[in-house]
Amino acid sequence: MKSSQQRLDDIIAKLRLNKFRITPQRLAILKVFLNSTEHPSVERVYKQVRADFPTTSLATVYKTVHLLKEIGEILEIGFADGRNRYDGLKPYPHPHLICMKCKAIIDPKLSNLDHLTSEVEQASGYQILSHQLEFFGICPACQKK
Amino acid sequence: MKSSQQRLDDIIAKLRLNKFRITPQRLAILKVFLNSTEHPSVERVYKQVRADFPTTSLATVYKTVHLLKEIGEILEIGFADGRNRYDGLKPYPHPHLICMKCKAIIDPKLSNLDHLTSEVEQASGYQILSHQLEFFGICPACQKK
DNA sequence: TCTTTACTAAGAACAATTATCCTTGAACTG
DNA sequence: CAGTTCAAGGATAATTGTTCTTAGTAAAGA
Ligand SMILES: [Mn+2]
Ligand SMILES: [Mn+2]
Ligand SMILES: [Zn+2]
Ligand SMILES: [Zn+2]
Repeated sequence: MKSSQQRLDDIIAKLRLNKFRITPQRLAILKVFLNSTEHPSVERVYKQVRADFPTTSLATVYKTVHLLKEIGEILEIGFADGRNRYDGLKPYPHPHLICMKCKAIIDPKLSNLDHLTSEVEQASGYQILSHQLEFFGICPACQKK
Repeated sequence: MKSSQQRLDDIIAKLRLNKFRITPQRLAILKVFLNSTEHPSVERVYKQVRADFPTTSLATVYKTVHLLKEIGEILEIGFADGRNRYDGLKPYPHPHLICMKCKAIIDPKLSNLDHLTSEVEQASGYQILSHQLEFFGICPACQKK
């Protein structure tokens, strides 16, 4: 498991390589992603960054999220109701488990799904590029209420 | 396999039972869903209904979609970009295969996923109520271009 | 018939995201 | 270290899919 610091350095190197500027705002946003296990929303990231950089605009967060998505360093978990969430720790397709009450999102342990993908690919003739799997339910904490 | 007509009658009975009125608009919208294998969008349904009822408003379609979702007779396939699609033929969770170019959506044949659900339920302590699984790729027709 | 309630059409409101436009500052040059 | 340049940031308007509100209509019930 790569350290958070190492990961940060790698992404910075990748940004430099692609001629993207390393700005304080980008660094701040990036750090939020690399230190969040809770799959934060844009709004969440914005609030956190504002704590250190009070002038940061929401548009900048959106732009940076877009950039990080583009270079494959964060994963977008898209929801129909427009409350997208992001995973900066595992930026590749993997299942998610969502509490319908408190909106907590965790990564469930689950056996690999590659066989499913190839099963579908074989049967359909589609060339499959990615997938998204979400389970919706009630978390243990919310069940108690 | 229940006939489309039988299904329509059943849903009408269910609506009546729950004191919802059977209006021409609702019937028209319902029929579009029961005769579409292509997972239509709200906009698509709207256009189709307008052909027979030119004064129908988009809001009515949204409301009817909401109602049919509520009573469990259509399945919403939610997308983050706000282009939701619906399945009136199989109104229960099942995988979908989406072409990223032409946006075609089909139901891939795929072995049952219940074991996955219980695997996650066991390991996490969450009570799982539903799930959503999508594969994104390029359909055979679009691959040729 | 009179009353009550559900429903529809139209358009306003809403909320997340994107575009615009001007200003700023990161990175490169010498 | 300047000086230069153009990508990036800040502020805010526009967009877009969806939901809400309102006022009018039609059906059901007394
Ligand atoms: Mn995750
Ligand atoms: Mn389907
Ligand atoms: Zn919860
Ligand atoms: Zn296609």
